[in-house]
Amino acid sequence: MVTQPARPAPDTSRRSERSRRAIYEAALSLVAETGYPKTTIEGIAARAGVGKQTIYRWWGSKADVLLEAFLDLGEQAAEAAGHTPDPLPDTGDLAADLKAVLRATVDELLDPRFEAPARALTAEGVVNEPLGREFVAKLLEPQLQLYVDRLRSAQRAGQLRPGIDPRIALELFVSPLAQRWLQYTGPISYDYTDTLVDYALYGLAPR
Amino acid sequence: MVTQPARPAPDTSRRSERSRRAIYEAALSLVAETGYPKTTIEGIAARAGVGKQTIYRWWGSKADVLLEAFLDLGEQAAEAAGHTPDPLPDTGDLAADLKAVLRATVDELLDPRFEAPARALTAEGVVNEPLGREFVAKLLEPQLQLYVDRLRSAQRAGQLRPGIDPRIALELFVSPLAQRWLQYTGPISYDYTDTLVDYALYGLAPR
Amino acid sequence: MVTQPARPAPDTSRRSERSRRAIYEAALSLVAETGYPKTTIEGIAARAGVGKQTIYRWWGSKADVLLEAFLDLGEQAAEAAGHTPDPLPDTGDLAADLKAVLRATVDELLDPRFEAPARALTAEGVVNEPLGREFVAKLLEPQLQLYVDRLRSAQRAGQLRPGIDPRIALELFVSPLAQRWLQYTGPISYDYTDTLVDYALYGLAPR
Amino acid sequence: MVTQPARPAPDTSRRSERSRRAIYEAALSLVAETGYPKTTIEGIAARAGVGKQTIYRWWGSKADVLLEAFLDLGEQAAEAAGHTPDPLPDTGDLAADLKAVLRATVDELLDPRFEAPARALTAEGVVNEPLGREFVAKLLEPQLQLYVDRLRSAQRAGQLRPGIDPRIALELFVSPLAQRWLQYTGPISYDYTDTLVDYALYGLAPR
DNA sequence: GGTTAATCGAGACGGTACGTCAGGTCTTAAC
DNA sequence: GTTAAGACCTGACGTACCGTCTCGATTAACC
Repeated sequence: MVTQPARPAPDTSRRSERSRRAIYEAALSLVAETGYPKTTIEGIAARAGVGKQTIYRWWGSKADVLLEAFLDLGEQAAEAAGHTPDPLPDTGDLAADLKAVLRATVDELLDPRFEAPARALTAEGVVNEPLGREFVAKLLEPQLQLYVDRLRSAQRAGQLRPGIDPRIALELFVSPLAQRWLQYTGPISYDYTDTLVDYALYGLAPR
Repeated sequence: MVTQPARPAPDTSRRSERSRRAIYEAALSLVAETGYPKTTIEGIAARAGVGKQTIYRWWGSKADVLLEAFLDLGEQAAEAAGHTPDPLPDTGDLAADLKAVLRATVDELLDPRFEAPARALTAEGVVNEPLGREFVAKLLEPQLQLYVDRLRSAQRAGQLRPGIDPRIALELFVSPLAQRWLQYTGPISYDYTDTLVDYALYGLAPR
Repeated sequence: MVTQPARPAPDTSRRSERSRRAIYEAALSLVAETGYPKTTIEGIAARAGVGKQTIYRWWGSKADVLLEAFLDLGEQAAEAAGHTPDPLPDTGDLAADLKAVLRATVDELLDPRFEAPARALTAEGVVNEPLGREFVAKLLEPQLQLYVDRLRSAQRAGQLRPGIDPRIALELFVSPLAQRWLQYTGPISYDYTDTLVDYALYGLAPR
Repeated sequence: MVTQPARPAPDTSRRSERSRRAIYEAALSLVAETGYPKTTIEGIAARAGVGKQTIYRWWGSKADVLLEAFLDLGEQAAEAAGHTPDPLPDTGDLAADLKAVLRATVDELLDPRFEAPARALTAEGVVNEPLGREFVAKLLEPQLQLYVDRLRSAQRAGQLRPGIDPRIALELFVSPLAQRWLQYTGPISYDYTDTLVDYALYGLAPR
């Protein structure tokens, strides 16, 4: 939890599942429609057909609500897709596997249903450290771990120099994509991510 | 300009320089002290000893004020340091030069006077595309251009493969640092940036 | 009601009686102390220890607030004095009765607690017809009706010409006093009101 | 003058007659169109094509401007009509003369060009004693003096009891009309004013 | 007729209050 | 005991005017 309410924790067992779901949906749709700053707790409560207090009872802030709603969105997607986050593909060809995964990421980043809340939460996290850390821990880091796993496998297969730290290595192609998406520092395309993988694997200096 | 006020543009020649400076200082100090969301236009006006309307006359939003204040901060620093943004060092050793510059960047990112407004503006830009683009165009891109210049020079010197696109290449070491700083995805240190340069220049795959 | 707010009427049953009373008192005291134009809604809210919105929720304007406060003042006085507005005295001597009542009115007009809000509301009503009409209907006309009743009684007793319209007749002594008070067209005294009654009852022309 | 500005009196000889007239017209038309409270000094200046300071240089308040504008209106009307305020007609029949004059007053009170500023100034005067007194001294009292003169003439002709004070007597028919107009306490008509004259001259009590 | 000083139109300035919106707390009635 | 509803106090929003001030540019009085 980002915010630990000091008040006596309400009784979770009596919580209305109906309200919880309605709040998630209201929060996500409002952020998508009007943007994060114009999304208000009152607005979420109204659209969800819920009293304001019901939100304040269970969450500490607008950011908290949205974070949980977004996590829930991911869990629902995972459930639909077979419940466990799939590991990265491992065909033996590291470059090809990375390019494929990054191309999928490009698609996701440009999906409007994903983009609005993801941007909103990232922005909030930049300026609100606890939320930022929670966002990373619950959402980003698990994803990055999949890259770490794939890179380690590549290391065992001799496709990656043994001394390389996979946690840092992955940033060479993930972070540039993230920055372009977040900060509008450049266009995002399959070509671009393919190039990133090539540069990162084979280096910039002449061989 | 991020915001084009529809009303007839006020007369710039009669603008109070005193007020402008006071507003910059108030905005920067308030953001540093209380954070961006708790910084209000009323607060800036009060601390600057200025009427609210004087802010609304010249800027369209809190973000606009802070962006200009931050740009001004940079210009003042540049002026103090001899007026032109220095090109990156070019000792002939590309790796060493990049490591030195990134170490300096690390220092800057951790300087509290810089950090608060930079985070605030970046966060706002993530969620507010016009402002984000202006932030990049006026602040980030000029910095990145220096890397492009240095990398081209390295290309001419045969220290960089000829086919490499410098604008993409620089992201291999700049973006990871940016992401760690922005999203708290990992610690920032000289070691880390040195490693980034090594990985990027010599690649991850066995040579 | 002077102002019918278009928005959904708030729930009267949950209204805070405490706030309502505090607002009345604040409004009356501020008008008495600083005058009507310098009395602001913000000032009333602050002195009443109330949010501005609580005022805007229940009233449409400063004038509305003051009118209700003033009506309430009258009701409270009436309650203290036995709840029904006393009819005018009827000793059988019309001239004496009218003189006595007008002398009491003179005293009231010069009472500072009454004067400030009464002037303020009258002035507002001169320029704001709906409020003026409501002021008259709720405050002035009930008072004048007492004169009508007394004059009718005098008519039955043969002390007033039968053809006389009491509603007009009463204006002969009431309006001059009102005008002197409102417009500073002349001094106000017992002598003056006594004279008015004499002139009005017995006429200006030689008998 | 209602307000004596403490600052060094500006040089009257260099005053712009053009601006003065334009300000009068702007003030009167704005009050007629939008009402006194919504009439602002900025609005008057804008419509008059005049700097705000030009108003503040010569007048102390919105009320001052309007009062002078209204006085000027009267002077212009007087000038057009032969320059001296005509005395009341004196045909020898007091009742008829008074009825005629009051009928003319009824017409004037209902003339929209006159009504808006007259109401505005009266209302302001109710709540702003100095302005009220000036309004009376410069506008109302001169008019009432004409009644005094006519009543004295009637006294000499034996049509009015000798002991009657004309200054008070006139109020018996003037004040009721004034109150009905100002406070909406009743309709205004020729019948009504005729009745007032009859009641006042011949009294209410049986003869 | 040229000089000069005050007035002029304009409008930026530091302020105050406006009326609105949302935040977060609290109370009430229904379930 | 949680819920929907919503009144409450608080405080920021962005706007409108206030009355003061500073600018050139007239413009009228005086030399």
